[in-house]
Amino acid sequence: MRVSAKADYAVRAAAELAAAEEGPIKGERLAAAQDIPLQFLEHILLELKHNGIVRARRGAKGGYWLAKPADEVTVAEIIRAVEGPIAHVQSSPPEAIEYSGNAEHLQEVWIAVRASLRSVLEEVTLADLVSGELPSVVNELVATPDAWLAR
Amino acid sequence: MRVSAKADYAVRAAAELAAAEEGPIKGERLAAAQDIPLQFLEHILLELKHNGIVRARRGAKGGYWLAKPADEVTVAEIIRAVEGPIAHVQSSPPEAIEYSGNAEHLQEVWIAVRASLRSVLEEVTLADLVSGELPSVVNELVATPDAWLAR
DNA sequence: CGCGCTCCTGACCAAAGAGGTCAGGAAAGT
DNA sequence: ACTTTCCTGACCTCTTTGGTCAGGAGCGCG
Repeated sequence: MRVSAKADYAVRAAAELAAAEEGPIKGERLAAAQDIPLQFLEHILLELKHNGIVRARRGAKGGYWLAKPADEVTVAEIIRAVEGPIAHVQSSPPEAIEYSGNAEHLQEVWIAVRASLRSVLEEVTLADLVSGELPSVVNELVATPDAWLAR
Repeated sequence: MRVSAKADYAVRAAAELAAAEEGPIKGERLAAAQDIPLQFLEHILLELKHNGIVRARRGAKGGYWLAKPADEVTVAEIIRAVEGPIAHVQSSPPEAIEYSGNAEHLQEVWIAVRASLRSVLEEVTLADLVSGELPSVVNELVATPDAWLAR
């Protein structure tokens, strides 16, 4: 139930691309802006490219840019691109698991977990992220009393 | 963003304990009921014991039982006991991370992710799980159109 | 008491994942 | 031709995951 460095880096780099006014941005500049190891970031950007989130050109005026408008790219897509499916249980999707005995209803719990993750991650776009105007579902969650407390 | 086998096993074993009418239940019986490797399960039960979720006695009439009433044990507690904190990012809690530049608002997104996970996992108790009467927040999520679809 | 039952504990193990680094190749621009 | 920048695969170390194995410690019973 944790977010990997890779996913975190990927979203941050994508946010940086979303904020870019014009032209391709060099990997080096992204790495510097978000303090990410360059060579590691290049692998991540390549995965984003293979998943159709980012495009790239090499050479002198080369670099990376978003393949789609920033308000059409969700955080969920980016995480899936680098981490694979969200909220798998034992490496299988929750809808494929069969529970027996007293754990039968556990499947519904995992389905709800995934749905609740999606309700956040599918809603937030890169445009939201850079503008700071997050969807209301996020604002409401962030405003709940204990949201900022460790447990 | 996945649920480990350990967490899944732990919740299932705990559900089995919650459903038990009386007396200590042997590890062997739990393992059989939920089809979990016995020796692995014993390690898990030990962790649950160390976290005050389960109690145990050895010997002829020994076994495991819940340390608290089933309606006071949440799925969140169990997951924390075996997997550690929920929704950490890069091994740190989201409230401790500092983002700069265009990723500044990413912290709020991770906070919202954690809050939304909690809103499910802290609500579901073992009693809910065995009775099948899940909290309304779960039922609503499970009832949404795409909740059962892979993406 | 002795004995079997069951939990308790640490050591170990193989495979995979996390988080990178390194070296070189291939396209784009000038 | 040459520099720049992305592209790709190989490699590396450390930790985690998902277990197994061997033995010890406490409990109950005859």
